[in-house]
Amino acid sequence: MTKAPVVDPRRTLTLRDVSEASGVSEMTVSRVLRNRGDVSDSTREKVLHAARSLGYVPNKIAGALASQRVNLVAVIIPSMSNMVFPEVMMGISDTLEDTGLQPVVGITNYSPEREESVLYEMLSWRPSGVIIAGLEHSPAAHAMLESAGIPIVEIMDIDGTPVDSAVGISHRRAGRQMAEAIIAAGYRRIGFLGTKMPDDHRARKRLDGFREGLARAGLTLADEEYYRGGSALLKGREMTEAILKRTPDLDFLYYSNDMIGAGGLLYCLAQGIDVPGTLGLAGFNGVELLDGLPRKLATMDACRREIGIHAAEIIAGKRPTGVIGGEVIELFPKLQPGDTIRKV
Amino acid sequence: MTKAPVVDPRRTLTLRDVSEASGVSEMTVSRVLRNRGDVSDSTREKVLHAARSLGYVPNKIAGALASQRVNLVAVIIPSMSNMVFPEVMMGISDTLEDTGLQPVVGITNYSPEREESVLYEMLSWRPSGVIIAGLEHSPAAHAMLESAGIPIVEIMDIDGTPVDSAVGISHRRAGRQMAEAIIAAGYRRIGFLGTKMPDDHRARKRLDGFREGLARAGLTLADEEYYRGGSALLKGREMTEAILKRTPDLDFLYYSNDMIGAGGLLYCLAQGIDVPGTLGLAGFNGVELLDGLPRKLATMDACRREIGIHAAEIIAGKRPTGVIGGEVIELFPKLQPGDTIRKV
DNA sequence: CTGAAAGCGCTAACAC
DNA sequence: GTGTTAGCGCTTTCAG
Repeated sequence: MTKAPVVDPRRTLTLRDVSEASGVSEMTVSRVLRNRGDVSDSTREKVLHAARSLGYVPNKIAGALASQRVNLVAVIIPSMSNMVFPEVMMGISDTLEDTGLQPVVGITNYSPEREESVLYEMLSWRPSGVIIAGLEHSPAAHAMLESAGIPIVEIMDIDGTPVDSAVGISHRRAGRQMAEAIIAAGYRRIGFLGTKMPDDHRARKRLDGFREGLARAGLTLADEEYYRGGSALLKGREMTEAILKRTPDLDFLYYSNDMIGAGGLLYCLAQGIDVPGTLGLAGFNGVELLDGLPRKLATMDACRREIGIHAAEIIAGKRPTGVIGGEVIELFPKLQPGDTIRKV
Repeated sequence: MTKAPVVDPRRTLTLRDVSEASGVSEMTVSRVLRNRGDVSDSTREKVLHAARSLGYVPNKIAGALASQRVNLVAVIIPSMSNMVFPEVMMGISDTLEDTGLQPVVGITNYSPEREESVLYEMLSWRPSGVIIAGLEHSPAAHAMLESAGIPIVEIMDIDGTPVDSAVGISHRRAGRQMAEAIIAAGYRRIGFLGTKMPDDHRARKRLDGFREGLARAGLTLADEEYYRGGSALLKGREMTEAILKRTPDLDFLYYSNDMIGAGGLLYCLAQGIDVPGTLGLAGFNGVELLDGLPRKLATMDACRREIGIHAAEIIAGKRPTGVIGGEVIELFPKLQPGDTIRKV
């Protein structure tokens, strides 16, 4: 017959349990477990042995309350499903890895209301910093960010005024550059295919910039096609078919993201359309997926990983700037012409 | 000249600040903010007004410590990059949405050591439950799960013994079923293409089951090809080329996931190979991406969303079972023959 | 309906 | 090196 454990197995263990089991004061146990201060090797051994054999897991809630320190970084992004944010996340977690900080992710689904509530929820855990996508927030969200008293990094976009720091690219300029490249390659009848998402400000800014680039050459969009939801690759096929049926004389299709662009490319190839001769194509993002396509779609790299890295560095205080806030890091996406824009 | 704010703007607000600003006791403020107990409308108004105008955000750390209640659910998964887990996540968050519970995600990169440390880290925040991918864990992780004293749901796989509850499919059987379907369609020279990941136990079990299915018909794998890292779509192309060069008489390729399968399909189509006549193809997962391909890859739906939903229901206590633990929910993936297996 | 007192489990700050 | 004391900001419990 085995003896019943000394502590109720349902109750989670506390420092006191470890303290009693090891005959060392709670304070010293705490020191050992956090590798703080000087503790003799013999005491350390006793404590570690007791903690391990009991299966003690420290209570960070209590620790955080007492120390006013939380090793969490709130990361608030619109979506996880489109390949772009997972890469930002990689950059963030790799950078945070050896700082003791931990990213905690919240998803907004491009909804300002969700963003507001996710932000509120995360701030209530008093994180060490916030990394949040975009510069556009509801007034309440903006107020929360301003008064949070912790480093805030708004990522992806720098066309606007950040609350604190910002890391990203100019989507407006990216759109303009793509327009210029397309025009330089001799295309004139240009169509746009994108998402119908009023709250995707970055896609909107790219389109604005694109239109601006066209306008400078005296051009306007010859046709437009929008979608929402569903498999992006499939939507790309369908939209491409639709826009080409409606406006057969288009000589270029600019897609708001690579996934629908890839769908369009597959459609065009299947139709035997001469790409990039008769019809040029371009997307946006530089997603890895494109590498596996039969032909390389023209695109612009959105510097996703770099954005994550820089944002995390700001939060971790790794960047040289002594002062809190105010840092804006602009990254410059490279145009990757691929095989779907005519060489000039 | 504006008057300085009463409280130090750097310090975060506390209940006391709201209490003083509204002339209501901390306790009643707390009641109002949590919608607990009866509070008169007039008091409620005063409190809400004060809280809002100050921009008070409650401190959940203190709240959790005092109430011994945390509205967090730890979700521990191997990866976010392959489309399968994001869908599980959707199922989880949709289900948790109206329960007041919040998922917090940890990524292990298929590393048992990472899993152990992520689990430790998450348990130290005393979540209300744990949803964790797979049934295989290090001894230490297993011990932590067993003694956590909260509901644990192991997801994706049911070929094994769960610590507490489990929701998933039998990957072994899924592999066997695919083998049977392939054999029934008349294919005999079968190759396998997959990832070289010793810690992807589900992929291994599928392959085991697949081999078993072949063995029952007196067959063995005619060739195998493995990869790790990189763009799955591209790897699919490359591996397919490699295996067909090496063993040209293969009449079927079984891929361990849809993404490399899609790459293989694109390769075969580009080569003008007769699919499914000369060569049949199949993947695994049922990813949405496949809808956009020129031809539909045969696959099996892994019930990702359903798994997330059921797991979350168990944690939220929404399932009928009164007793804690012990529930195992098996889901049954449907074989989707698509256009890449000969009709019999 | 409202308030006062007593902790939740840990750590900062200080003694020894 | 190690122990003691006093909270962290909230909620539980119990009085009014």
